[in-house]
Amino acid sequence: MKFEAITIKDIAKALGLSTSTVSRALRDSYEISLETKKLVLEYAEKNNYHPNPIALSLKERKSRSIGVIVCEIANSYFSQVINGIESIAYNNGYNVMIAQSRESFDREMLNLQYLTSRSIDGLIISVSTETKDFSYLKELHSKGMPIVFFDRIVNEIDTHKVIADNYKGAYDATTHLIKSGYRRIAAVSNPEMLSITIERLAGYKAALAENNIEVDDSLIKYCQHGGMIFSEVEEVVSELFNLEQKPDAIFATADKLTTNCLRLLKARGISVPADMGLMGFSNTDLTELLDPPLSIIKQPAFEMGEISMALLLQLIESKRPVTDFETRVLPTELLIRGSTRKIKSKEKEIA
Amino acid sequence: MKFEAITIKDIAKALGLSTSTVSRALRDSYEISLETKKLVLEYAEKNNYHPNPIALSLKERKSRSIGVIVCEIANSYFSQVINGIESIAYNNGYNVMIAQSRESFDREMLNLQYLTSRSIDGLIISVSTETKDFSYLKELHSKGMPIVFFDRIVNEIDTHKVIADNYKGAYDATTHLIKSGYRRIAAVSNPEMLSITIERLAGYKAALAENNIEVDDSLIKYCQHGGMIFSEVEEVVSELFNLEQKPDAIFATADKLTTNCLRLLKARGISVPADMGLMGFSNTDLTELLDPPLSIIKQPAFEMGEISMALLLQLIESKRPVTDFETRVLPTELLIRGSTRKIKSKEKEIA
DNA sequence: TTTTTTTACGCAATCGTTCCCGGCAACGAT
DNA sequence: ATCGTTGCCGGGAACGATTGCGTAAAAAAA
Repeated sequence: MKFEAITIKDIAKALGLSTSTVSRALRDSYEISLETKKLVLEYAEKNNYHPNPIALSLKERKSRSIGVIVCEIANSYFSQVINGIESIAYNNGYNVMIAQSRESFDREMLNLQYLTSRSIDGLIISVSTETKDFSYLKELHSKGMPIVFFDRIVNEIDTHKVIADNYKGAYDATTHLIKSGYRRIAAVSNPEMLSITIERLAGYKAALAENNIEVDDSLIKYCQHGGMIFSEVEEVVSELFNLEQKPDAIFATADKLTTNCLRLLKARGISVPADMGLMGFSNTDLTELLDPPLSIIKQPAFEMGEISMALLLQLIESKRPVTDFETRVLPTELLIRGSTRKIKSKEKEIA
Repeated sequence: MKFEAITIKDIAKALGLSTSTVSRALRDSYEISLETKKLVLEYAEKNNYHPNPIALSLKERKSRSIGVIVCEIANSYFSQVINGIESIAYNNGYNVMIAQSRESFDREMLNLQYLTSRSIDGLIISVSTETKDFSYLKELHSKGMPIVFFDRIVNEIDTHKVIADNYKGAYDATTHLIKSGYRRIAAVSNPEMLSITIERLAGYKAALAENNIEVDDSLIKYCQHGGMIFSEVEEVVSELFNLEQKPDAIFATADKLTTNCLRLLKARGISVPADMGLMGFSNTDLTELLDPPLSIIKQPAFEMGEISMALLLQLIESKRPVTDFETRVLPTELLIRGSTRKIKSKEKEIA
């Protein structure tokens, strides 16, 4: 089975012209008479002619498609980012090829090789939690592949980057927890060396320090797969509960981490926010409907996607190699809801 | 900026061979001596040669990429389906190009034209809520484009289709509501002529009929954008509340519809399930954490994606035109949780 | 040795499009 | 009459890879 489309040759044959003339007529070249142009244009229109993008790609040595690699699309944050990317891409005639690493370095590499062998013109990527070896990305970058990092960025590669203000987001969240009366605040986070982990934990620690609360390393837990695997969250939560001095609140640094912590606390019969405060980074629009409604730090995901794509277009369409790179830092939003209302629960106790 | 890859010509030049010899050596042709093969293979390996897929596409007249059109990817059901599609596609060397219609007929048409002009080898689509004119799809299909419909299918086009057992899913849900003690069960659904609406409402009506409950058309509401626009759900819910005889339960036929109904009920201070039962189709894994935990009908989304892609591959790779089409109907899953426990709330009242 | 067969490779067309050249009218200027 | 211009168009190479066909040299058969 195949789907045959009309070509420039068909038009040429039908009209008794050469392919060059037809091509020029379609591109409205000054070398072609108005008469011929009209003839060709009308015939093309009538027969629904569209230039074959594959032939164009071969000729122009570019595919007008870009690759996007994220850990998974079934994640509100990433699907919102992708929406942002696509909105700009489509407006500029670019196609977006999406691939998922599922937090696996191997799958990320496979996707990377697949996409580059598919001749993408550029790449937007948020690396997987497993990725520690950036040599392939570096090689790609040094060979001239335009790359934009977002979310989980690679500091040692010099190119455009787009991130949320992770430091401030975490700082605000932790400060809010402290102001709400929590003192032993655990951090459930992504793997240690991930850029977002480093930035968010720095904000967390700064807020603690500012309030004269000592940082307790036993309260900081890392999930190797960013919460994608339920059991890893289960493990760190039970570690926290086995501590001699249990935490009175949890700050989770990623979407899946936040919701899975809630799932585990409920399973354990822990009352949130009375027995344990909970808040974290999240971009799902369901958090306010949860029991209890979750306090969250929200990232401007759609906008991050838009900016990433715009920056990538800059790289792709620049004539000369770009050397002046920027890192865009976008503000996060703090949404305070029921899961951190310790004060209120105290009032209840008093009443 | 550009990313230059090594070609067969480069290898030929470097080794003093012709391109045909190199090509044949790489494909392990019997016409090439072991010596030459080894030479070429080693050089190709060392220089990380990959055949240019664009050149291959041009030659073979196929792109080894397929198009997928859904209303939005930021929807658990569709992102799960896409995961299923991708898993099969990648295993077979196919690339997946994803486009979103956002429930707009115009955007769907644009995407369709874009994808087909990009020479996709096949198409998997769940039509938008707005789509009533299938002429373009029909034309595409008659021209030989392999198409598989899933979820929202088009009955008048004869090709492979993959759906959940919408009738039974809705029937089970409605029956469960009735057994839980609800009598005036409203249906908040997608636009009237959509395949899933027709099937699900049929199941709903059958369950009512079986329990000697008259179907009240004023209790059946349609949301033109499938709940993507919050205000449309707001409108139909307030219509339901303005009824002389208000419903005592809502059955929602889609993910966004279900969660937005809950959002609206909470905003109105309605207690679920005591004052109003609520359940619906949903594939998010957060429903059990909601307040109250939602009873849902879940579709085997990932599997639906896998099957859709497998069927599409059948169409694409078949030598002769396929005339024997099948419609796969997959079972749904009924998950009973707190949002439909009217009985329990009665007990409470008694207590 | 001559003829036939086999081995191992090159030439060139092809996919659809663009674009550099070159050419041929017609026309005005010299 | 000749030259230069302009307008209009066709030929053919190129992008990267595959493949049918042709063919030189080497090996085998006569």
